[in-house]
Amino acid sequence: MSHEPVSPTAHTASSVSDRPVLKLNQFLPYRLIHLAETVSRSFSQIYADQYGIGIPEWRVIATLGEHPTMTARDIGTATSMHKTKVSRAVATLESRGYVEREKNPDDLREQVLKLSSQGNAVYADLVPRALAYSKELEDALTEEQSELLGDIFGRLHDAANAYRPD
Amino acid sequence: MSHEPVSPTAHTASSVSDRPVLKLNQFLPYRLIHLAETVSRSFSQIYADQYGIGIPEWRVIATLGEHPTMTARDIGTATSMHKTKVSRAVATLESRGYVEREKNPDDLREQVLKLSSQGNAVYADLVPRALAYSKELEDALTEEQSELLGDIFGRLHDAANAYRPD
DNA sequence: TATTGTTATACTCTATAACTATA
DNA sequence: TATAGTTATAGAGTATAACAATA
Repeated sequence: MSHEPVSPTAHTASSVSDRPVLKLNQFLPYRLIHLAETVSRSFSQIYADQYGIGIPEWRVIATLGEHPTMTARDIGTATSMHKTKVSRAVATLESRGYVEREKNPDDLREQVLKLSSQGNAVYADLVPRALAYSKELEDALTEEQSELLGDIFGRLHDAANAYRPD
Repeated sequence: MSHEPVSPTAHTASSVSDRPVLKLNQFLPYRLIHLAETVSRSFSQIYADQYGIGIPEWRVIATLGEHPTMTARDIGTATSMHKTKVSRAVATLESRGYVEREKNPDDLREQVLKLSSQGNAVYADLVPRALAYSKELEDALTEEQSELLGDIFGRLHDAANAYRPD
């Protein structure tokens, strides 16, 4: 199952009726979105049960692990999350004791965020498991496929962003 | 931007500290989920404003367009949607006049669903635009990438489904 | 006036379970 | 007892705008 080609054959112009047909399970956007739902669900097992956090919180932890001090605005830029989503994720993480905040003396509107020592421990626990998860997905691909994947994602992302309806 | 490799280089074991680092914007699950969010948002422009429906409703229309008579259960199987989600999508579509239902005389628990003539008109309007959208994404890829995509999705989907945390 | 970040509001979506009716 | 489908409930997530503080 499921190893069918995407849209080159996703439609078949019937020679009998002119009714256009779209085969949903070979249709690129459907397959992509459905795949992402499946990955999101299985990946969240890594952090959801154990730490009681969701995707936005995981992204904040991952971003602060990579760039140890950032403002909420920086995190929004880095993760494409809206400032309200970042604000709530940070509030959740602070209430769990994983993130600390400190006003920037040079601009009191801003606060510098960083992982607490507990947050660093969570990061240290999560990263190897996250990488192992990702590796399991990649290992399902051929070497050729694996090498192309980053470029494919980049091109699809740019194309989706560029799309404007007729 | 954004044409970076995925996880082969998504982590770098620092030689200075042993702190593992995960680069979020090169991390496969993040890139996949983020891409799908972008595609989902741009693709939904095709049907959301004009017909006031969401993804579940679009999937029901696409499924009934492909297989003209199905039960709600069949649609759930075909689209991996829970029966409550199918039930509500069908109710929405019926209230809009796009779907008709009829009890199956051989098993009165079931109802046979089909697109109304108005629903068929919506389908006929949406399918070419959906295919054009998909083509725009594919055209951003090289021929080699485009040919591999279906197999890649299938392999990733199977791997994500098979994943069990340690 | 513009920006950082929070809060309020209303809305959508989702998951679960409980339910009806049929088998 | 099991299945098709609906409804209830509560919780999670989302978008928008309004807001306070600061620049």
